[in-house]
Amino acid sequence: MAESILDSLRAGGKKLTKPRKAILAILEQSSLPITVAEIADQLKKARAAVDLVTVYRNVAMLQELKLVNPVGLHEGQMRYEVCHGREHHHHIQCRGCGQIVDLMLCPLKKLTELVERKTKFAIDGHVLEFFGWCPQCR
Amino acid sequence: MAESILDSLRAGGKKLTKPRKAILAILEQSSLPITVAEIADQLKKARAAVDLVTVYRNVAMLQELKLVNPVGLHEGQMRYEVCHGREHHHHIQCRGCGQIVDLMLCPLKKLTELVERKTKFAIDGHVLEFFGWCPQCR
DNA sequence: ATGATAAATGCAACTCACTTGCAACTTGGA
DNA sequence: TCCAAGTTGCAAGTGAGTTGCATTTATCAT
Repeated sequence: MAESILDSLRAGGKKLTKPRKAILAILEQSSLPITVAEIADQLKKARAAVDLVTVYRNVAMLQELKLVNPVGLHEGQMRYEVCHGREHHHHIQCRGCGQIVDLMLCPLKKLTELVERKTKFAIDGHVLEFFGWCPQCR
Repeated sequence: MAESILDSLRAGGKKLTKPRKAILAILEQSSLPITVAEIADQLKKARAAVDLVTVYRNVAMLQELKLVNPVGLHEGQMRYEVCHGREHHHHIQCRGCGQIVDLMLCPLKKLTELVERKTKFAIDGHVLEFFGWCPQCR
């Protein structure tokens, strides 16, 4: 069975503090990318007093370990989602209500190879997001 | 012949002020997306004293008129490029030196239709950027 | 041309996401 | 149980982008 996130943290020499576990729990419960402020809100509701700074630092650390993925929808703040153990995918966001929907697909493998041949870059990442109007808002 | 940017501005009831024309000239000279700070730098070099705020406001206005396109590469600031009269395309950025290269292609037409069928969204935009290492940095 | 008017500019002050410095506190291993 | 390394919270800072307002400028009708 695959290594859990907690195992990955231990392997990275990270400590499993109470705030850190609470932050991780919220990220793992969320099926859609969430913001640092949303994480902090949920922590407050769960009676776990964790400073905003601590959320920022943990999210940055989880990103470095490639356990969470940043998702930038140009809303003025970043979102984050667990990628460890989940399928690589993309999103669509409604310009009206802001709702985000997962697209369980990534059509970019062949295109990435094409771009690598054309540009001689070694590609190791990409961003693909769609925007539009959901059935309720259009 | 196609309507020029200046014509579009006039049609939108916008005035052609000296600062505005200077900002537009810089955007049109740039073949790659540039930041507001870079525009202001170039204005200063060209001896055109234009306030940063004015650049921000003009870029926002040009965006509303769909004459320039925002390009967010998650560098902590936005970039902008003229889209009026230019082919829709995407970019690749080097994680080492930050250099940006235009990719003169967009492979998303069919995919957009597929996503519309799947999600029932009316899609009117997308973001696609590649990241990796250029030949010099890798 | 000229004067009215609506839009645009510049300045200063502000907002807000995110970062940094530092002292105090946990965690996990010896 | 003790200690070192890692982590946290608080306060203060950074920097992109925005807003309010008085002044200036382009445009249009006369």
